[in-house]
Amino acid sequence: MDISIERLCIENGLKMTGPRRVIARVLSEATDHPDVDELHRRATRVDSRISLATVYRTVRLLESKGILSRRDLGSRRARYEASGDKHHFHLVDKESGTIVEFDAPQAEAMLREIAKAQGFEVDTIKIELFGRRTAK
Amino acid sequence: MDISIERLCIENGLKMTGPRRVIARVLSEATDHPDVDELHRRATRVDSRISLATVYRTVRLLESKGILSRRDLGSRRARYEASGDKHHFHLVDKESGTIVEFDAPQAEAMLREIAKAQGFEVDTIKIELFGRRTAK
DNA sequence: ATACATGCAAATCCTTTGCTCACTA
DNA sequence: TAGTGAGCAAAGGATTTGCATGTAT
Repeated sequence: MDISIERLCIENGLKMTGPRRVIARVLSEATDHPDVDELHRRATRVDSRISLATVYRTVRLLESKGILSRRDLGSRRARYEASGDKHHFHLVDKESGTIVEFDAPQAEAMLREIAKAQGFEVDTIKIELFGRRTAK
Repeated sequence: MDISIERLCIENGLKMTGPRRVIARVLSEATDHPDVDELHRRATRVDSRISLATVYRTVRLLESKGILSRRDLGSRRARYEASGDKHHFHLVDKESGTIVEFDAPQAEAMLREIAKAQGFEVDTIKIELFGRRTAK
């Protein structure tokens, strides 16, 4: 439904080709953190001719434009999410692999302070917690 | 000077072979976050017969024993540091690639609280800040 | 029309593994 | 000596790239 990634592409002056539009939409619709293979799977459901190489090239391009963020989250494959998403941090259940997102504005502010004291201007903060569910 | 990694290996019942001892010492002496290639380079300075495969096997083994921690820090290659090191978080200068370590006990405590509220018991926290030097 | 994107297959990079021989406990 | 560990080379998985062709602007 949401076509914000596609819009961001246009705002960044990117040529909107068929494959790119499909990939942008797949990304906009994702509520999880798909890896490139999974993005390719979803994209080829819409247009089976889209190649894996194109998906790789597209996520790299969008990352360079700041539209997407790459996450590592333990596994060997890179995962992607829209940079504009609200919840930036991740809680990874080591047993099931489930990823819960959360915010921590206060912790974030503290970290920025620490960085500033070291003479750094921070543009990206990555926070990942790994553990296991106890309750619930 | 410090041989603590070697000691931890022994405490974990690991057989101390020549190559393993060299690698353990290289790790103990490292104050940075070497990748496997760099560890291999340092180890072969001591004993040129040590193979890259052995370095890979050793870091994996030590990670499984909890002696080492793997870090991703943006680049494609995994980096390692002793788990016992004081400073757990990283500030990465995107321009130079320099990594500064820091602590943030309060932020850490906050994050643990958030996780607990979600029913998680956290065992690892990764915090990485990416940015660039402004002053200094 | 021009510059850029795509598909395909081959190449690359990092890491793991199979096998045989060597060594530690 | 029994059981691992090591070295080498080959395999593997993820990602990138060269090249000829297609396409958006």
